Amino acid sequence: MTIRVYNTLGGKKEPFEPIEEGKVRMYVCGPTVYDSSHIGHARSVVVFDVIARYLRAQSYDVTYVRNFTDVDDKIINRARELEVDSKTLAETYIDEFHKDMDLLKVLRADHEPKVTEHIDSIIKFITILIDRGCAYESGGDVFFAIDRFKDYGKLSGRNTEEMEAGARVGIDERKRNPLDFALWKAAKPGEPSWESPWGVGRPGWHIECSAMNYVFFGESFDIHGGGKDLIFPHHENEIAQSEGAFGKPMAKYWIHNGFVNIDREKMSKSLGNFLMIKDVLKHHHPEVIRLFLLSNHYRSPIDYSVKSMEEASSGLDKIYTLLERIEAETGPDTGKNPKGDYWNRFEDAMNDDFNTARGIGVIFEAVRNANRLLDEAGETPSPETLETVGAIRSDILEMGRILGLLSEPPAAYFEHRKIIRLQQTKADVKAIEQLVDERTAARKARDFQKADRIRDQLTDMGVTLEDRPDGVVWRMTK
RNA sequence: GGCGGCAUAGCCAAGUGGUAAGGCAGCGGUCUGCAAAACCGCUAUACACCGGUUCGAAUCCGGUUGCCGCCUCCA
Repeated sequence: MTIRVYNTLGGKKEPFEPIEEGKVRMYVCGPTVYDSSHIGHARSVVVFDVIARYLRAQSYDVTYVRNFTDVDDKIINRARELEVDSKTLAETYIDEFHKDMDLLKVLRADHEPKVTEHIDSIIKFITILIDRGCAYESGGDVFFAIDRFKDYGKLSGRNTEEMEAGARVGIDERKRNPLDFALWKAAKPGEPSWESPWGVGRPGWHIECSAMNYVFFGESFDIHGGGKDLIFPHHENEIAQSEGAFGKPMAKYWIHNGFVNIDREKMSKSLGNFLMIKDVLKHHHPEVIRLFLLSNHYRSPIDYSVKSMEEASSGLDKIYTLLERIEAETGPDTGKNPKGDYWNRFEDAMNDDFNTARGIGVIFEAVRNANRLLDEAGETPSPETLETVGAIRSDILEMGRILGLLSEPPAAYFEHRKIIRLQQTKADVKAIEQLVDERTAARKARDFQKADRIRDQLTDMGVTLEDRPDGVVWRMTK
């Protein structure tokens, strides 16, 4: 079964066949580190994390590179505002990015190059472009000459004549064509800068990716990813640079993820509704965030709201509740079960352009089926039932591994979730446990009125009770 | 203005021409002292609208309407 991937270049799904059999070279545009990472960064990073995990599970030898843009106007401006140097600022946010993404259980990329570590490669790359007549120096700046790359616009489906006619393009006298873009910018006083054949300066934005993926992958590689907004101009310009330099296709598959909206609105500076990962993590278990982000197809927009997060939370609880139930019967998963039918259906979903939404549907079906088998089995399930249920659990966990979900033992998950809720509501654990004990005593004495009164009180405190055969369990209500 | 995307039940959402996965919410039932959890049942008989292709379309084609994104170094 082959994987089919939607390729932005060409605009349709294609069979996935890496350039070199069995190997996948994947480059994803990482953040410009001038501020905390927001939920939109999380989506991009989680989506490509899942793609990398899945390709590895399909026995591909994946090399995953994700860069940090650590020199840029925004970083310089922000550093100036905060009166720190831009290197310090960038490093602060790189550390924060790692912290956020580690909490979100994102696996580290194999290489995380920074622009400032690859200035030499960038200068060499620009030199190649100048030598090939694709770029020109103008007063200490170097620009890419759009007219020298006839395929310009092939990724985003734009044509240059219409764009030149567009009112949005500003006139810059140093440029031969208004659409030409900067490869190298002459330094202004106080800015970070490096020596170059064109004087002191710093790289433009687009060139870093072309140069760095050349360093790791050479002239062509398999997957280039990023947010949809990067299609134009960023990725269009990367293609112009890399293909202009080498005359070979840059990346075979271009994959772009959709945006996260907040209450149906785009995150924007003017609305001031940027939602930072660290803030979402205060309210939600990391896997709730992942489940939410993966519950829509990666190319569709997804809407963040209190309600959608609560739904994701309910869903995750449901899965962990089953895992806990099975564990109580059979102990933890042995990891020895072969992959079953649910896994196969999950693979079908993932093979269809990484359709995690469909894959999650398979998980829920598996959960329902396992619950049903256990319900039907009654008090003492037969060994056969337990074996079947155990096999279903193995599939569920296997699917979870691809999505970066269900990685905690159920008890730890519920504890983790409880802690997050308690921090939010500032509820007093001791008080809760005391009330729970009082209610248990009342129930034992068959004083149900008192027991129910206490339970109502706990409900008001955001606590849900479950009276199980083996004792009372309390949880924080979503 | 140019390019692109989307429109599926109360809400979210998958759907690769053959009569609609899954989740959340709701209602009824089983279980329970009562609940909770779980399960079962019910909730789309015009898949935005209008045409067309086809034996057959949510799925393909054309058009209409409505939303949205990119074209501003925003994932």
